[in-house]
Amino acid sequence: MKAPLSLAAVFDRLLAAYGAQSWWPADSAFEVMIGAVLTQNTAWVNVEKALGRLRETVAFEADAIVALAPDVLAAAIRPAGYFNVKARRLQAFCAWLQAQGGIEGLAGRPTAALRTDMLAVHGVGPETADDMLLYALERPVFVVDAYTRRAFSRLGRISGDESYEEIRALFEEELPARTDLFKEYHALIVTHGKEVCRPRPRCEACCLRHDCQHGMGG
DNA sequence: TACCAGGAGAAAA
DNA sequence: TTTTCTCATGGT
Repeated sequence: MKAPLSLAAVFDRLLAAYGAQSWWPADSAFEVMIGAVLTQNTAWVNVEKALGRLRETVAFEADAIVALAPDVLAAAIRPAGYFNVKARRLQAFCAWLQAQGGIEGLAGRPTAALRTDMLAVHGVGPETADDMLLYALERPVFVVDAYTRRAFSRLGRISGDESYEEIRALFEEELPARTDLFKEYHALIVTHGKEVCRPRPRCEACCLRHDCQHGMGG
């Protein structure tokens, strides 16, 4: 049995297979943050619909979203699913952002302390916080998601039942702490995951679940 | 029809 | 402390 690939080697293979993804698909840091909440357990195509409706409903800024009636906000983001839950989460996050003095107010704050504060906000869990830190605030934090866990479990780098923080630590310790690398790596993992790493029968011929190492191995 | 998607919080055990 | 349940639309 071959030794598991290094994380750097996996990145090289993903990049060769899919090319640069240049994420996050958003026009501003604030949009990244809103999208990070809306995409929780939700396909991105539905998030885009919700973002479009939200723009038509309210000024795309924290103050306006906080001031919006919860049911109006929920109706606007309906296509993203869990709309009542996410409306409450968006308002909690925007209120927190206001209290920080907006995105500008976050600049210069140590990443670890900022992350701890973000995790205390209702609706901001580790993946959402790390999405925001990496893609909106340019901090070298590795984002772990279901695709990461699934793919690297298949590759033998993790067992699959590690905690979020354990997997994040693995990537951050083995890779150089470069924001551009972490951005691209996570994007490639998601791209790969969407294409061939889904736990669905249609992927059987080309899926890590069945020893296919498309884009990563062989 | 059934399953899944770039999770997180609350409730139950 | 750990596990299970709930939230929900839209595409395949």
